[in-house]
Amino acid sequence: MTTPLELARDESLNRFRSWLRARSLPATPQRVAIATVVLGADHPLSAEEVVDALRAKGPAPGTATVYRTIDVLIQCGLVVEEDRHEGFRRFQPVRDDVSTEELLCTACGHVATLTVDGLASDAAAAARKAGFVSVRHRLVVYGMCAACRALRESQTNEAL
Amino acid sequence: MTTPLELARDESLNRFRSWLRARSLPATPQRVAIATVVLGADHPLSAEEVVDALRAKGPAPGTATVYRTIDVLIQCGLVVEEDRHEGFRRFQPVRDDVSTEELLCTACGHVATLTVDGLASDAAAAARKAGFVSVRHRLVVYGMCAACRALRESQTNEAL
DNA sequence: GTAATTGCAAATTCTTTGCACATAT
DNA sequence: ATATGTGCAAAGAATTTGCAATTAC
Repeated sequence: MTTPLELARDESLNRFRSWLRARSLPATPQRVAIATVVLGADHPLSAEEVVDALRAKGPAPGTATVYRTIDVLIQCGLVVEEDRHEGFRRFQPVRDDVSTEELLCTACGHVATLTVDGLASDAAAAARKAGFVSVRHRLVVYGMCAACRALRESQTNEAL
Repeated sequence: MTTPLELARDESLNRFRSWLRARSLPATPQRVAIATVVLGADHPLSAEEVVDALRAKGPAPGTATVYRTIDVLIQCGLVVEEDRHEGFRRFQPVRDDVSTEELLCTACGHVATLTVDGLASDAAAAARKAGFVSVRHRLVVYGMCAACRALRESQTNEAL
């Protein structure tokens, strides 16, 4: 069986190969292995997670090679960085459907998902005006969650 | 004269002092100096930039103290982190008006500003449904700019 | 055959931490 | 007075880089 995720991954993988070929760059086994993991992930992976996933299947490329290959994937537009303030970066495959919209409580760091209706098309329209073709977006709304607001009030009537 | 920026900074500074006082934490000169720089900035500063700004005015607190104070400012909700993939973090004062909306070309890294009409209020409404009070938002739309699309076509008809 | 990549370990860079001393409340 | 903060230097962690050996084209 072939899942939709695998289909998307394989299409991206083909694009990657083509991109390399067009530049006469070698499609080494390491590159293909790394790309397979990163492009087939259902959530943004850290470099370490990529290495671990590779190790689970036998001899794996080194960390340096993982970083170098991810750089290539970013350059060819198949991957984007994502930062969750964890002290390291995550790398997410670019697919049309992987936009994220989230709420972040600035007091406690809690993250909740959010849906702003029509944002994808509004953003795409605005991007088009600037000559861009948009693929996905990431929205973070900063604020304060209900729990932290309650806490704030119970503590002092003077503080923030 | 007092600029609007200075007014906003001073209001934030007062909130900071109150927040500290409410917790019986000392408002040391270092904390006040650091907060003055960070809260009065018109763009997100890196830790190093904060130190440099302080040094320009005489003896300055050390880097460790800058990081520690920024942590406090984040905890009290007056500052948020921002990541521009530069290899270090930036810190931005939280004001109602400092939302950002931008376009990022995944091929060349070029950043352009964008405006999605009504996003602030749409986001606020969606946040409210989740029990949040939103303060600001950050939208990044990933895509490919006109120049990179042209380049792509001229290179190969096979590549990405 | 040749230009590009890999692997390893050392180097870099940002950020955090430990601890003796100083200080705000 | 005492809890808390500060400075300094050392530690930590993620990422990058140099270079000899290897490999895809």
